[in-house]
Amino acid sequence: MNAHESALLEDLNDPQREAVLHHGGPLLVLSGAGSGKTRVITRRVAYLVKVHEVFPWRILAVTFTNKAAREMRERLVQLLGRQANDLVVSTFHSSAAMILRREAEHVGLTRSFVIYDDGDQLNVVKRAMREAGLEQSMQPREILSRIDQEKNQARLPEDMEVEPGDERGLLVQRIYHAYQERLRAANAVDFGDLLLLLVTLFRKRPEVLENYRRRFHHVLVDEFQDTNPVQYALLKQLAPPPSANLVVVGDDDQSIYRWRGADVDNILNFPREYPGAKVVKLEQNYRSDRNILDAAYEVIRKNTRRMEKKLWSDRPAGQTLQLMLNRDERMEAQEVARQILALQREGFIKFSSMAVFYRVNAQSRVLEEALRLARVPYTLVSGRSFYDRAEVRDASAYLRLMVNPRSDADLLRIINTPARGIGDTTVERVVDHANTRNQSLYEVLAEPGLIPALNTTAVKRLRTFHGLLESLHRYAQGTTDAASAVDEMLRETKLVETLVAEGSDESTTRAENLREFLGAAQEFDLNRAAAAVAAASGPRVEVPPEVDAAPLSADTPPLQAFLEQISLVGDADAEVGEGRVALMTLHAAKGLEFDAVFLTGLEDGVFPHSRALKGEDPDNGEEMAEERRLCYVGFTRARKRLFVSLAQCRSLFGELRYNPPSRFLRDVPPKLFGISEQDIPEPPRPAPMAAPRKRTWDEDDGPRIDRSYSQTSDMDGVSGDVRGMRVRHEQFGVGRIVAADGTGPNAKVTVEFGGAVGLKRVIARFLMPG
DNA sequence: TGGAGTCGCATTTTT
DNA sequence: TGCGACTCCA
Repeated sequence: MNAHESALLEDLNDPQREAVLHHGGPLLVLSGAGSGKTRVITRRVAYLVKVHEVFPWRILAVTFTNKAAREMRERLVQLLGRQANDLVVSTFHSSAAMILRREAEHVGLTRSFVIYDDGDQLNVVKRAMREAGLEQSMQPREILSRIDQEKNQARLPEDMEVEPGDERGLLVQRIYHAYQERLRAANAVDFGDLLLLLVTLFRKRPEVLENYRRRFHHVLVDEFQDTNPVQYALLKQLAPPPSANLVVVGDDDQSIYRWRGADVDNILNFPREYPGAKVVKLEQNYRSDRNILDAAYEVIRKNTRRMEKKLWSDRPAGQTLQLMLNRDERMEAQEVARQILALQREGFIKFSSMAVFYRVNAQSRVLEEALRLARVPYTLVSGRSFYDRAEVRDASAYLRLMVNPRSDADLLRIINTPARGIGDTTVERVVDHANTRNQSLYEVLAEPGLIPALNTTAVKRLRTFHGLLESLHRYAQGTTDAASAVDEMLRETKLVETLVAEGSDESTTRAENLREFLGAAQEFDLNRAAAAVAAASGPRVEVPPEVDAAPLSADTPPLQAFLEQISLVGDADAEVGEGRVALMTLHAAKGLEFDAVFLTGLEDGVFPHSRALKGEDPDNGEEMAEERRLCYVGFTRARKRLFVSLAQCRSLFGELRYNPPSRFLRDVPPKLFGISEQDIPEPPRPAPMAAPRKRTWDEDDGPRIDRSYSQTSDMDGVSGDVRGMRVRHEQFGVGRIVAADGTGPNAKVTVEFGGAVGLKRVIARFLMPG
């Protein structure tokens, strides 16, 4: 064993080492939460390069998020130094984009194609619908999501499986078709296309695929449980069964993106798709105290279709989980804030090592308010932000038009931004004209005089606008860096100028954002230059003549590359704020870890989400299984302390609801909460009137927290001021209390039920909280 | 052209 | 309840 080798195998446990040393052929690494999978992937890559002397450009490592790709790359740079430059480490989407750009002409695009985001997609759908005269038929949003799903399943319009009588399906198919045509005409693709077009190309042109197979001898995939069918198809093309060197790493228990097309079966069936694949389980957890792991296991083991594995740990049992019972969501939020302060004061846990999770974003508001009130510093971790702002998107639209003037969606976005007197009617006429002539808007605008029914002012304004685009386009072709293009664009379009002139606080901020946008371009150029230097100074290895080993991004011009970064990478560093508690959805929490975690809203209907509760057999449904996995993900983020909280009643979407405690709580043995069966804390009473009816309770194995809760909460009667409260009557439906006469269960209550029912006087005990 | 008013809708959102 | 999309008017 030489020095490299032993250094790379150092401090790995047996299965980790086995995965790193794996000789070749398919390998599935089932890596439980906190079991060191990134370490395994990076060490394996380094081992291939250093010990087996595999050329780095032969290795393709794909992840789902940019963050994961960045982290992986950083660790590989530490392990491999300069050699890491030749590796391809990127997300599915960016590697596909890079390959697609190289092969653009095969799929009816040019190299300057642009990538449409969600908003652009929706506009294209709307346009396609309007044109087909189908505006009223279905919600554009729904159509778009159906199109996305089809793309996730690797299906083009003609591949859609539509039942003969399925009107809506046929409609989707028709619009999907028109939508694709529009994208191609605009020299644009959407996220789904990046993968789908590539898979289709590889299918149709095996010789193109062959080039990439010859090059990439090793493919590694992180978070494999989240792959959707197109992604898997692509992997199978690049690293075909049965014997390719494909290493997939993932955890079926953490598959939480089914609704985005991810398919757990990909990981569950992997050994069947790649017969003879080696399977390594990483079950030693280095993150969480044992009580936390045990609780997580009790929740996840209820799922039937999973690969059995149980995390274990050398770590101490640690403290028990803490259950927080609250009257309502405000109290929940206050308690979370209080506990956070207590932990910080006494527990030596920093704010930055704490996090609050919730199932739906709507829960965050109350939490934020309470934290603000308690002066707890926090950051809300949410998706993209900077590049989503209207002004930044306007600027990006101009940039995209600079490289690709045919991009109609972008043109429509900025045709009157800043205001240049081109109104809706004019735009409509331009669009109609373009449609009849089957040309792009930009082409049509070259001769605005030909557009029917336009007055001379409109023609003049359109001409000026076209001139602006033309000169920007010309500029972009001559430029060698992103920043100068942005600078030129901002100057010519007067975007900043107009905002400054407006003079309001808001417009000033927006102008600032545009300057920041320029800053981002400058930074991009610097990074790119540095990367080029690093690449050039790296050791040039021999490359067999039949292999194209150039970096995938080699011939993406700078402005393109910058745009690609904006579309695919989004906000460069939306890192969790220093010294702040992190607030996020459970989905956003995947891949992170904290000393203390607060998991809120553990109520049936909130978490698990009410959608998963519907259906004939909710307990066995795939949706419920996914909620369960989400819970597992939430639990396993915690290193030392896990607080689990619920509220007896909660107003969500302006409606007061009494939800029973989450079924997931029942799965956790009481002792892990430090509850001794007899010693159940009495939850605070809900305010103001509904003293919940005590349920008679059959002994079962769950913690008896439910015992002090009502499941359906018939109201015991009237106490205090109940006016305005929402109630439900079996016969009359939902209404609001107008007045009450007396107290207790027999009090007479006047309720406004609305609609035909109107005012009714009913006895309190026939009402339920509504 | 944009600002106020209205309506309808409301998991999760890696790219 | 609170937001965003859309409409209508000055």
